[in-house]
Amino acid sequence: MYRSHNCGELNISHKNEEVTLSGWVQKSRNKGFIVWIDLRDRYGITQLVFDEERTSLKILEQAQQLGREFVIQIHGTVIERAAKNPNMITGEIEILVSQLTILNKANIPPFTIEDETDGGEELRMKYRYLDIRRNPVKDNLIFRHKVTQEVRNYLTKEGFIEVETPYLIKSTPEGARDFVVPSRMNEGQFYALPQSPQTFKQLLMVGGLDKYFQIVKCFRDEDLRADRQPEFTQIDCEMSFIEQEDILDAFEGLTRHLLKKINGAEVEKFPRIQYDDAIRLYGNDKPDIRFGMQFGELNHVSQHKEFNVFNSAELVVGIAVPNGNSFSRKDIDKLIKWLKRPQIGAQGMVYVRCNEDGTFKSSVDKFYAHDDFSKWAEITGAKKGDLICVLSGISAKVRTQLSALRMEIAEHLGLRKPNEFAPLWVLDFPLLEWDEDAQRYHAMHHPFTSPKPGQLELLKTNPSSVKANAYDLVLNGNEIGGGSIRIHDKETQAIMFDYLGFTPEEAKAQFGFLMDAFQYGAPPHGGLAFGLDRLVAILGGQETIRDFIAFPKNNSGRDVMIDAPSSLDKEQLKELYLKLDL
RNA sequence: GGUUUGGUAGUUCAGUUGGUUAGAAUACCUGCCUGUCACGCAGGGGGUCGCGGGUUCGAGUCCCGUCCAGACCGCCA
Repeated sequence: MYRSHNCGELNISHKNEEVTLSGWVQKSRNKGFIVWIDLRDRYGITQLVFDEERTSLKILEQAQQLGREFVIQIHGTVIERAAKNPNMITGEIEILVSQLTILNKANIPPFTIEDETDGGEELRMKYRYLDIRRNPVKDNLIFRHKVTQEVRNYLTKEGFIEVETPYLIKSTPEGARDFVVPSRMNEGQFYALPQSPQTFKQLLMVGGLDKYFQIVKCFRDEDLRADRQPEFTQIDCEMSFIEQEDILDAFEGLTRHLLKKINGAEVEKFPRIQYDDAIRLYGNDKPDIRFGMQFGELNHVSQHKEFNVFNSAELVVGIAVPNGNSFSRKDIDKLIKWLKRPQIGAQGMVYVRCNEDGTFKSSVDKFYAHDDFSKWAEITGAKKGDLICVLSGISAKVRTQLSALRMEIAEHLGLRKPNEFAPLWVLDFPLLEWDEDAQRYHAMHHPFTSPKPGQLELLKTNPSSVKANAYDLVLNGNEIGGGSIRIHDKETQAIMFDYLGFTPEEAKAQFGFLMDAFQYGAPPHGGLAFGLDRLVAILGGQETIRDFIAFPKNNSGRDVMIDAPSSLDKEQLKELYLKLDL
C-alpha cells in the first residue's frame, strides 16, 4: 500500500495515528539536527519532520539528501506541531517519520514548482508535466473537468444522447483550411480532420436521434492566437422538431446551469440583440455588455460645419467614457497613439471633455460651439465628468476601431470584471458575407444555415440583406457559442450551394451524402456549438485558454514538449505515396 | 503573408553615449544552525551574451541577414 491518506487531509483529529503517505518533495528545510520536508501531492502539502532525538540517524541522513521533486513514501505518526502554521490546512500537524522509501529520484527541475513560478511560458510548455504539478494549472484542469461533468449532467437530464462522430472524414473547400491525413490503403487519397461534426450531427437528426450532443475535438489549420488552438474542443449539439426559440431556451438553460453550479451566479433571462444593432451600438458582433459606452452616431450634429475631417466621413461616431475627464492630456495622447498603430489603423481621435461646470473642452473647439457639444453629449449619453471620444471614416472600419477603443478603455478602467457574467444572445446574423479576395459571397455561419422565412427570394435581388436563422451566445465579450436552424430539404440546400458558387456537380461530390439524406425524411432541425476551452476560461475568470488545456500548442502550432510536427522518414512517405516538394 | 516586442548564468532579469575581469535575485553545491514553513548565516561553482556576417583599435551594446519565442492584423464557413 503506497498510502493510507493523501497529503491534504490530515489534521489534529488524526493525532497519534499511524499513516503512510506518498508524494513529491516540495521543499526541505534542513537545520542540521532537525529536517522538515514539505510532501506534496494533488491534494495538498503535509509537513514531515525528522530529528536527532526521535528519528534514527540513518533516516535523518537519508532525509537530508532528498532533493526537490524526489518521489518518496513515508510511514510515521501524526503529531501536533510545536509551532503551528495557520496558513496551511494541515498546519496544525506534522508526521514524525519512522520509515522512508525513495520511490524515484528527480533531476533539479528547470523552474520552481510553485504557484508563482519563475519559469517562462516556453519552458513551462516544454516541461508541461512539471507545470501541471503547480496548483494554478492543476486547479484549472480540475475546473475544466467539473465544467464538462456539469455539461454532461445537464444535457443528459434534458434527454440528449452523446454520440461520437468520426475524426477521419472528407476535406471540403468552404471555411477554414483542413488538416489532412494521407490514406495508405487508398493511394493518393486523403482524409480530413473535422472542423466540426456539422454534417454528421445533421445526419444523426435524419437518423431520428432527436437530441444529440458531443464533447468533441475539432481541427482548423489556420494561424493561431493566444486564445486559438489548432485543435480545440466543442460542446456540439443538435435537436430536431424545434424552432430557434427552443434552442435558445435549451442552451440558455445549460449556460445558466453552469453559471450557477460552477460560479454560484444567478443570471436573469439573457438579453437579446439583433446583429445589426450590435454592430451599430458596439461596432462588434460580440459586445461586452458588462459596461455601457454604447456608440452614438454623430453625423447629423457634426457635419456641415467647418471641420472637414468629419464632413468627408461616412460615419462620425463616439462613446462617452465614464469619468473620463480625469484622463490627463498624456493619457489621451497615449490612447490616440494606440489607435494609430497599424493594428487599429485610426487616423486620429477627437475628444471632448465634459467639465463639472457644464462647459466643454475639446480638441475641435475651433469648429464647434457649446450647443454642438451638448448634442454630442446627449447622443453618446455623456455626463459631467465624462470624456467623449469620437472617430470618423468609413463605417465598417470606424466601428471596428471604436469597438477596440471601447474595450481598451474598459480594460484600463477595470470595467471588465472577471467575476461578473453578462451573457447576450446575438440574433439574425446575415446569411452571406462578401468575400473581397474571391469576389463572391460565402456563408457567414456555414452553408447549411437556413435563411429567415420568406427571404430566400431576396437572394436574387439583394443577397447581403438576407438574414439567417443564426445566433451566437456571447459572454463577457467573447463568442462562446453559435448555431443556426439548418436547411432540411434538398431544394433549398441546392439553391444555397448555387449561390455560394458550387456547381451542381461540386455540390454533389462534396455534400451529396447530405442532400441524399434530406430526400429520406429529414426532420426540421437546428443546433449550436459551444467553444469549451474558451467557455471554461471565462467561467474560470481568465482570458487565456492555454492553461485550461493539458497539453496546448504554441503560436506556431507546435507542441514543444514532444516536438511535433516532425518529418517522416522515406519509408513512411513511400508507403503513403507521398513525395515532398520543398 | 504582414506589423511589433523580445532572445544575456539552471531560471527571471539588469547591463548607460560602444571601453577594464558581463552583474543582481533566485535555483544549485559545501559548511554552520533544535521549531522551520519565502527559514537564517558564511562560502562556492556556474556565461559560445540565440546563430552567421559586417563596421570599429575595441561590440552584449551599432548595421545586415537568419533562427526561435510572444502579442496583434490578415486568416479562423
